[in-house]
Amino acid sequence: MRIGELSKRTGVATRMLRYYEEQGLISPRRSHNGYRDYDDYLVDRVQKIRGLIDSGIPTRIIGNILPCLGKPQVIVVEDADPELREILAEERDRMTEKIRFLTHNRDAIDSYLDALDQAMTGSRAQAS
Amino acid sequence: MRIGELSKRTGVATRMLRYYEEQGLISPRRSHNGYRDYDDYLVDRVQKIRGLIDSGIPTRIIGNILPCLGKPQVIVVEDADPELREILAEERDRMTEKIRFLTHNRDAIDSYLDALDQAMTGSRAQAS
DNA sequence: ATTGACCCTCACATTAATGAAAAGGTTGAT
DNA sequence: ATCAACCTTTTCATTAATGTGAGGGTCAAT
Repeated sequence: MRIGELSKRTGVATRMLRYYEEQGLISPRRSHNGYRDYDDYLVDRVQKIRGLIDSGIPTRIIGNILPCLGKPQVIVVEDADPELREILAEERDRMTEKIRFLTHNRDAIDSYLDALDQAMTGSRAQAS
Repeated sequence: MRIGELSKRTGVATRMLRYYEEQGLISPRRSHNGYRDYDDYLVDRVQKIRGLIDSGIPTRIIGNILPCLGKPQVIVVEDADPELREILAEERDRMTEKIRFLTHNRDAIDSYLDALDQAMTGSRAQAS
């Protein structure tokens, strides 16, 4: 498919799709005319990329993470770059930290909201 | 304490401490000479700010979140700004989404690492 | 009173992720 | 063959979070 359709299907602006390509995250083929030609599986990948970016993972790191996600892992396992393993393990740990942190603070916000709601129970009020 | 010490204690660059101030996230007193003078409790707050920023929450939003974190919540409950409640609820939901996503992908990376390790079990190898 | 380690403000530079517009080629339907 | 809709590349702009340096006070110790 071409960039416009991929954009519609993923909700990611064409500008960004080109940007991800520039960052080496996706490499669509080109048709005779020069138009980018995307495979179907890239819909999925682009959505993953978006999610990772929205989670605060920089593109530079996403490049390393992508090969691990939802693929027949046996294929890639052979490389076993000594450094890459380290990078991945570190990133995993960073993510775990982030998760811990986010969970903690999300819960704090949540109970604050509960407190708010309870505080105005006197005035017969709403829910989340 | 002065900015240098706060920086050392939190691991956050002085430049950033001034930036957070500019963004209205902290408001240290000034001593006679004009030096910023930070209370002890700000060590904690600064660390929270860092964590939130590292989690991809923009400072603009952190300002709203801060009052909910680890404080005697009764104090703030009175305001009950109708819009603020919405903002907070939305942010909480965004955070929940982020947590879900991060967890999912962290697990993917993790099992990829497991696969890597198993793949080189033949060559007598390491752990995470 | 000078030195060194702090602090101040101001301001310009940089990086990542985007937005946006200019100038032009491709395609498909009429 | 022309028009609209889509594609291309290039370039410049913007925002958030930072780095960095200039130019200059403060202060404690020597």
